[in-house]
Amino acid sequence: MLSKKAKYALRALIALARADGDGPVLIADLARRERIPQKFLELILLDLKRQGILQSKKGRGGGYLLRKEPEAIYLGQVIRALDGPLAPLPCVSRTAYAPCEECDDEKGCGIRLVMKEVRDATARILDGTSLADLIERVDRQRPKRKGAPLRSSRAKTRAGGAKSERRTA
Amino acid sequence: MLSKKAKYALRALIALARADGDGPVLIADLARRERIPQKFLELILLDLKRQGILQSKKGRGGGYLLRKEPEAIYLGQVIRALDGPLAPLPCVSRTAYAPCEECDDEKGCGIRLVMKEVRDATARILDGTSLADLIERVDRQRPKRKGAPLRSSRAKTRAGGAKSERRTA
DNA sequence: TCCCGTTCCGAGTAAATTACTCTACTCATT
DNA sequence: AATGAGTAGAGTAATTTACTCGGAACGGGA
Repeated sequence: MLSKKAKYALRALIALARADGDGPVLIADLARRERIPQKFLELILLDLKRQGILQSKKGRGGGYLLRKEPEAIYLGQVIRALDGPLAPLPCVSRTAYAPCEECDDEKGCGIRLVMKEVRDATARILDGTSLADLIERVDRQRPKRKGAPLRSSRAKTRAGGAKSERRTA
Repeated sequence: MLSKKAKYALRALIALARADGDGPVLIADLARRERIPQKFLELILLDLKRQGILQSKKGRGGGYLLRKEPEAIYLGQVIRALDGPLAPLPCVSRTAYAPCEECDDEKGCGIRLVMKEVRDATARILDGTSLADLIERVDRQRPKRKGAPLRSSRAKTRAGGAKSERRTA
């Protein structure tokens, strides 16, 4: 089961991806717009920052933005960051392997065999889908306008001459 | 994440499948042999019985046995019975659908789209693998003896003339 | 330099879930 | 009727989830 935390994270990231290139987005705006409890969202964004997915800017004119392009942010990484390993059992996790204590011969464990299939299938999907893919798939079937600009508390931010200069620092 | 409950259930079912045709197996023997807390196992077996996967017999000579052949018991059913739906989100569950409250247009939800893929992949695997498949795959790669008979408290039960007459009642 | 807007951090907490245990009951067979 | 089994429901400790609170740290502008 995907936790609310991970779901909120995905929603926030999608919003940030749509606002990509428009400068930092305030936690407060994001929370209001996506109807996510603000304090909870703070935790989540911080996690995502520690994962290298987001970057932040403090003080006036600050907020959060993507650290990488939406094409390079995969759902697997996001969900692992917030919910832990994708694998249904620790003994089939590639990113967080741990032996099951009760199972003595791992090789001969049928449950493990099948769960490994499940893990692989899940990982193939989630590590193969980027934020950009997600957005594209949604927009393709329901081509809505690129959305009124996300930020609202800060009305007159300049959107920067050329789009999306992503600071690498 | 697969719960211990579901894992215990699978282990117990595998053992019962291997003992299929040898008459009822005692909870106590199953618990000891599979190193599962007995009282907990009782709950689990009862669940499986309610699901129509197991049948039981009370009194002396009683115990649990499969209600269907190992070929007809699919992992998906077992796991759903104990851990609930396979789907990572209620809104993509086929067996336990529920709309997400915050998501207004389900059709246009990208998260849902991807999670549906995950659910489908998982279900394809788990609803496509039977107890018999599981056992066969294990035995094929490590062809161990069919195991010393499971029961030990009751030494001299007659194994029934022809194998495996499964009562349909 | 001081203020203010903003993120960052540690702790705390209520509710739900998990992984069990306890006690007693019911039912079948001998 | 005694005994050997499963059946039922309540209870509970530990963990996880989904948050909240209060304030410290930092950055930029006046």
